[in-house]
Amino acid sequence: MTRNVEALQLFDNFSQKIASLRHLNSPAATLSEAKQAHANSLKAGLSTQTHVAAKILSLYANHQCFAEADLLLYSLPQPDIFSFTTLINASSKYENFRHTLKLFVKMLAHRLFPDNRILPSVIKACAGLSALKLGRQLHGFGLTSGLALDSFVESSLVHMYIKCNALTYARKVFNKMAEPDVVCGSALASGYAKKGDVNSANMVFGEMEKLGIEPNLVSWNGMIAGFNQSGHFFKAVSVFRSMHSDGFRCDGVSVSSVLAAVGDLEDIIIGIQVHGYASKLGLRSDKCVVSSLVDMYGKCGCALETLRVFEEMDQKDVGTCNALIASLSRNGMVDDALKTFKKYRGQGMELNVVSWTSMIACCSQHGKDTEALELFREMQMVGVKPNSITIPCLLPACASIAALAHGKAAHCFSFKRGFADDVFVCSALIDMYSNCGRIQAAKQCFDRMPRRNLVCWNAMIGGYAMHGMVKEAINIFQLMQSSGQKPDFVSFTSLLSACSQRGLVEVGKSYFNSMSGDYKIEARMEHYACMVSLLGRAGKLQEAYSLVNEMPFEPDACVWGALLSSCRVQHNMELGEVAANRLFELEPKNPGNYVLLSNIYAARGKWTEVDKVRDMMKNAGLRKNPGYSWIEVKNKVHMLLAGDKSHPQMMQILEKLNKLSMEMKKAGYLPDTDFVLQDVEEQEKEHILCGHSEKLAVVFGILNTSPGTALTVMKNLRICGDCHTAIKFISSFEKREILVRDTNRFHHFKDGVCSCGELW
DNA sequence: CTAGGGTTAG
Repeated sequence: MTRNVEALQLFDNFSQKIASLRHLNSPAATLSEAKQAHANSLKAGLSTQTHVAAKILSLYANHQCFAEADLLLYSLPQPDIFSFTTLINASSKYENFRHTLKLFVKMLAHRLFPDNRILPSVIKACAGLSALKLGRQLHGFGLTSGLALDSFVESSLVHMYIKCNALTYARKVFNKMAEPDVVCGSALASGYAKKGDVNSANMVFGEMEKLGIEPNLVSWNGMIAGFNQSGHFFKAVSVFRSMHSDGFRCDGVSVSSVLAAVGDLEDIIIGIQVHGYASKLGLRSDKCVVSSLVDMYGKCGCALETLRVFEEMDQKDVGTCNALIASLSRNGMVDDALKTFKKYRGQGMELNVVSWTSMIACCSQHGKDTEALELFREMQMVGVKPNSITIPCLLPACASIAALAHGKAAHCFSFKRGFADDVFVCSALIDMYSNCGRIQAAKQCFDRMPRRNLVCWNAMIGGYAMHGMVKEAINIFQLMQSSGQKPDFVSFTSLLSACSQRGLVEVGKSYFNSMSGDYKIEARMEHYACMVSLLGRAGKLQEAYSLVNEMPFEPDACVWGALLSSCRVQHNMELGEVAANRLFELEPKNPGNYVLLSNIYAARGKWTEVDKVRDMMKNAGLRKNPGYSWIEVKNKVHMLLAGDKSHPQMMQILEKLNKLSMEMKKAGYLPDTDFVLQDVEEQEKEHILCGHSEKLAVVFGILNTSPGTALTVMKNLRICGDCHTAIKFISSFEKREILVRDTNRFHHFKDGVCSCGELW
């Protein structure tokens, strides 16, 4: 009797234990159920039983709880291949590639050997980490270990080799396959397409047909996506067409890829057709399709259509929002982009790196520099990690307001995150450092780059050009060619502008001629503008004017502006009038043109003409320009400097200056004429008269307190390296409590000055 | 249990 009771109790206990583990067999178990099962198995003393442990591990793996899984795995006295397989496959599936490899090494340490069921995941991890060496080792192991590699392993090998840019190896794997299948063939074909090898991609597709392998939906989609990613947009569209004519019904994947290509082709007609087709197929709720539709319309300049497509979607998704922000930004609708961003942020949408990066890019591309910096700070505060794309979006904002400290911080950040060698990051860093007056730091970035593309070389040439270091610019230009990189029109623009700054007429001319002669690069507007400036500044105004007349296309405001500036330097009234009159037609609302002409008149003592220009400005509706009154001051100051101080009109001028000063005070511009005049006298007279507009700008910048002008002045100061004036400039801000309302901006100015101070 | 295809930021 007692024995029966005992037996019953034992049985009862046992069934309870089994019952407590019931979740193990339910693949849909929640995480807490999995943990419960684990706890129960520990209590029951069953946790180290191989089959129980394997079950729990698989539950953890499905919930991506790799830390918990590891603890359990390592607690097993003798983990088996199934436990490892479960975890390795799961961690690879969820792209936890480093973890995958770690587990794999652990597995080998337990003297467990990999088989066909585990190799694909490990090889996929190699692909994800671009670990070609390890991938090849695994391939070698597979071939020598006596395993008959199956098509799963082979297709993962093809994929891995393509990811690692080893296309010949990928091809070899495919060629040696006993039974080539559709998965491997498609992987290879789309790999070639992704790398831009159109012929090989088509060839593999053809071979598949010969081998009797019917391409499926994934094969077609791989081709479309591949061609889109390698920039063969037209090819992507034509594959989409042949897919259709082959009677294949496309899906959301095909449509989103082809729409991306259509957007880059800016072919709105095809775009509308695909849009209609997608609607007919009922793909309106496919997030990627809607995103690429929004993007496509944005690239085609149809901002309204973009909004319509977006609004039609019932459930807004982050990706779609991102596409909308980019689309609005592309069409110059900065405020709407910001509004969208804020709206969905306020609604609690989980914004990701792309959202933040798009918004930062939008701000820095449209002159909202401090906003870009602020967004960068905020994104980190809310825990979104910037990536290697965020940095090059942010850096132009740092460069534009000389926020060297922020730029340096972004540089350090890139180091920490391991993308300081990225070509995009480096080019932007070179640009930022050059802009902040740190040409040496720019050069250091450039020197330590492991790989360079055209943009990097151009950034460095541009940096030297900006600093007037023509010898160095030419040196880089030559290095670039000996490294096998062909220059483009941007390289020549920088070279020509450097020559123009240094007055190297002959060198500049020879580059201009060899550009079209030797390099077969057609001269663009900016090249002509540089040449006009080069000739004009050197006093060859007639030659410059002939060049303008001989241009193969209609000169734009930049070209005429270069001529007018040269005329101002040379005090050439006649040609100056010609250029100015063209400019008044082309850009009647640009006050700079009027200022330049009146400067020429002032330097020649033609005061009636100066007044006429002033009237023209009034007629052009430029009266309300905040800097307007200062033009008067500017001209008189110029006159003071140009003429001798016993000028008969001197008393009148001073009187007028004082009167203007009063007017400005009334208007709230806080001018200080005495300060200005003193400052001007301290400057080297000939520098100002020889057209060093930068220094002049400094002086006039002190007068004009509008933030816009102040920004320009700061930029010029940095480029001149005139620390002395910079500090004076900034202290005058502080002294006169200018811009105190805009404290952010103010601090960035200070930052700019610090960078000047450190350098000079 | 394991392999091939998607959009949005430079």
